[in-house]
Amino acid sequence: MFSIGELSKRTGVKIPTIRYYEQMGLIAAPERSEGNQRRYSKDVMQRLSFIRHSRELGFSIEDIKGLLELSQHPEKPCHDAHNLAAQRLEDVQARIAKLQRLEHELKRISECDANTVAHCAVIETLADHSLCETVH
Amino acid sequence: MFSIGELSKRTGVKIPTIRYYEQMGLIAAPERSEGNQRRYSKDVMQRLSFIRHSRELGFSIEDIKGLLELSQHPEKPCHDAHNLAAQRLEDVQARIAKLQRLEHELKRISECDANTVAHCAVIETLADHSLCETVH
DNA sequence: CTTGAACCTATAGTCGCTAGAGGGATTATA
DNA sequence: TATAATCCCTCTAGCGACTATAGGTTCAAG
Repeated sequence: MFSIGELSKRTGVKIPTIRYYEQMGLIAAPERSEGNQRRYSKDVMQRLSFIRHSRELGFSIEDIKGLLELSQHPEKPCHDAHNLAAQRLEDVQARIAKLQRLEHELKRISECDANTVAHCAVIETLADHSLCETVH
Repeated sequence: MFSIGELSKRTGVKIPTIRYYEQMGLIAAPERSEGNQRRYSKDVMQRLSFIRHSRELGFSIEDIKGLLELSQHPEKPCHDAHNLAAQRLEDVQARIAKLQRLEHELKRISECDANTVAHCAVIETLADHSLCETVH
């Protein structure tokens, strides 16, 4: 049995975030001490790690609810989990592609060596989209 | 002189977003028709394009305020613009690196070919961070 | 028993919009 | 000129995933 502070330290999830997850129904409301403070048992740590990891991978709170639900029923087929993962993968790949275009453009414009704004590529490029080398 | 709807169509910035930018001080409050509707002249289009483009590159509203301010003063040195761009570049590169690690992991776990949750790599990997091949 | 750290709830703020309600203005057609 | 369709107005609230603050209570160490 440990306090929310300890749980936070052990999982790396901030205290208000833990309470938020409880509110969102991702973790069950734990027992309380006589003075109404939350007291957790170890099993919540696994669940919190699952949640944290999923968030890092970009799954939404709603996605995670579904994944947690699934993980509670090992006999169920796991298409849903796969679909979610595959969808996230697509998202991630699209974001990478977009960011790489931005990287390219930012690199180009930050190489400008003008001294005043009048001839600065940063400003010029932002002002005139037609100067972009890529489409976005 | 054109209406907010026309401005929206021409710049691709949605109507409420235009009003929001006005509220945030990115664009000046325009003239009004007799019936209190906004009437824009062409010059705001450039400014809106600048804003839109900057947003696409990931600059914050506050950043853009600074950049617009700069662009209004061509005689000023442009270090600030460069710094902002360089910082954005770093951000973007960090995000790319992180996303690529996620991509790797998602690819791996979505290749799972189990039929039930009991042996599903998606669920397992999310549950047990130690299975990750990458650190995050 | 005291003190200071940790905890509680509830509410508001963050960012960059977006949606909705409840109305008024403009424009095209009859 | 009347009317209908479309556009526009302001104001307020909502989104997601937290984060911060205020004002109070409880816990654990000395």
